[in-house]
Amino acid sequence: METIQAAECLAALGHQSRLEIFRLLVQAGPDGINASLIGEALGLAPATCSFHLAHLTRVGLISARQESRFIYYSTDFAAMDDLIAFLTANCCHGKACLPKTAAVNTVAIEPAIKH
Amino acid sequence: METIQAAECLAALGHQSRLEIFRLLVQAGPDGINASLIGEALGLAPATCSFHLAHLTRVGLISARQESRFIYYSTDFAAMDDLIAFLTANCCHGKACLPKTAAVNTVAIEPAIKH
DNA sequence: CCATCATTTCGAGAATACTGGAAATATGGA
DNA sequence: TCCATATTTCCAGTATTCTCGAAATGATGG
Repeated sequence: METIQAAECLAALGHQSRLEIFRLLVQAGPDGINASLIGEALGLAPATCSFHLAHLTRVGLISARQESRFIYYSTDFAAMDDLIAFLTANCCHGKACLPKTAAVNTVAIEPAIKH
Repeated sequence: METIQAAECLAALGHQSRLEIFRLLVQAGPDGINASLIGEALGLAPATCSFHLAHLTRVGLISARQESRFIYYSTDFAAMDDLIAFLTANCCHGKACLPKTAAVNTVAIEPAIKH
């Protein structure tokens, strides 16, 4: 991953609403959730929510899938892996200086919204 | 680490110049390098460089240490660990979905600038 | 103290990002 | 076809961020 691309992803996540959207989508899992539910869950106006979803989509961190009348958004886990790998490799001295990260367990996260 | 704090760190790194500064400081190691050298290495005007260094300092990703007439900046590795741990825990399903990150080796990075 | 150099602060202009109402588009069901 | 609903696009106002010259501050050695 290039530096410019990494900076764009980081900037995309560097906004509270977008970071919350992203976390919500992680919790939702691969099926994702639709735009209305996201906006409702986070208290965002439809236009604002759409704006942030477009931003996250543009940098490749999430993707959209149309199903019936709804558009389901879900995280692109590979993109997140790329980003975290970039940070680990370039913004650190490798895994050796990440004790807290190493302590993170692989846990099943409960979905915040049933759908 | 709180969501707001994480968003601030991500936003700080989400700017090309600041991300480059951060990477340079990672390469420089714990001793750090002074402001002039950073600006010179990245082609930033002193005032601009100072602005970005202040931003990174404010969110806690780097710290400053005065030595003689110079101010040496260096990365706060613990802060970066916190951030990557946050991303791994909250923006992912834990380490299990990070194959590329797992493949990152712990390597000795050559300093970009001798000092 | 004084001259010098490193760095920051100030200030202002330019660019970019954020927000949300209103209108447009798209989809599916009656 | 027509209506209801989901979502986006358009638009404009507001706010924030970025950049950097110039001036101010701080540190040092003489």
